[in-house]
Amino acid sequence: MPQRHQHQVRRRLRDNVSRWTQPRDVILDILARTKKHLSAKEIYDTLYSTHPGIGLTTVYRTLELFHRLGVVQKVTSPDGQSRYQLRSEGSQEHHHHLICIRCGKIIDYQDFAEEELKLVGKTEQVLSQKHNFLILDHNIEFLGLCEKCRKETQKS
Amino acid sequence: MPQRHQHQVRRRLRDNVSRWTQPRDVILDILARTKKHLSAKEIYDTLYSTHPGIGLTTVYRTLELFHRLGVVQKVTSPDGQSRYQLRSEGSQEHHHHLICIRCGKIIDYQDFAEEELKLVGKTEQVLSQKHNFLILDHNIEFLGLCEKCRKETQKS
DNA sequence: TTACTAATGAAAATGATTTTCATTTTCTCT
DNA sequence: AGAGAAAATGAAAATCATTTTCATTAGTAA
Repeated sequence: MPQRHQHQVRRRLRDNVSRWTQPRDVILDILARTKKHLSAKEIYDTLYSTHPGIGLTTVYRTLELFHRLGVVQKVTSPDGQSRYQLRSEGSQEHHHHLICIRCGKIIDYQDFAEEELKLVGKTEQVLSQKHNFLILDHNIEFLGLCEKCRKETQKS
Repeated sequence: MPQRHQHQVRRRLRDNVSRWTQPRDVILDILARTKKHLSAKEIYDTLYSTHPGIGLTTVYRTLELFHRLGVVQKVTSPDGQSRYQLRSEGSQEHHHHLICIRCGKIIDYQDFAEEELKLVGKTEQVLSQKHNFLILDHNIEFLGLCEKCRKETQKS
């Protein structure tokens, strides 16, 4: 993620939060430095080497905050944890996921964006009216086994 | 769900399982009597009045079994529980979900099946090769607030 | 009916997330 | 810069869904 964008995000967060704190800054930094979807625990582990004072509770609270402010995307994985990823710049990078049902690994993809957008737009409009449902987000996900887990499943 | 179909499903299960037991029969019956997605706890509560002897553990084990045999669809809801639904007859009833992020309620829809199928088929083929991923299932879901939760959110 | 062993149920364990509450830190106002 | 108010934090306990353990029960094939 370009530095510029991280600064934009930080500014946006500071403006919508009553206090900007060190934990928030550190967590944002970690999210900005990766393209992966990280679990709260993974972020905590990364943090721990440089900032052992920051607690797991704060990681959870901060992720929830960022998510509430729309800065972070939250994915509920079938392996029982939530994973978080900073939203990228602009809407052109909208993407979806391949999720491994065994280890929880998430792979992003953004093929077929055009076709998808058409289908989703139409669907969203019809469904929100038909079911009186306020649609805030959508996911397209493919579930299965990643390369590594496929091999390990064969062994056992 | 028509009786006929429930019998087909039961036969299919019996053939793939070493013993057919009362808990399995009762749980299948509950699943067959509803169109909703039920959580393990909800199924247990339903069971409890008529079969207080059946434990929650068995409900979990049975649902996992049915899911492994492809008879039950499992949805991981953002409210932290999994919900289960008997797959309906034939593939023509393939559907997707509107999920309430507040109460976990799941609404099925099956509009745009044709267009979706085209998109998903193409996507699946490309992705499984590109990422060396064994794709077993896919979900399209819209996340938001159901009518009830939308009202309650306004209050607070 | 009997014997084998899969399936069950109760209780304990696990693991992710949330809550509680006393303490610390940020930020605003002097 | 300093003081005070309130937000934010961290540690520990609580919660809650799900899984594991293990002694007991109950399908089923002979």
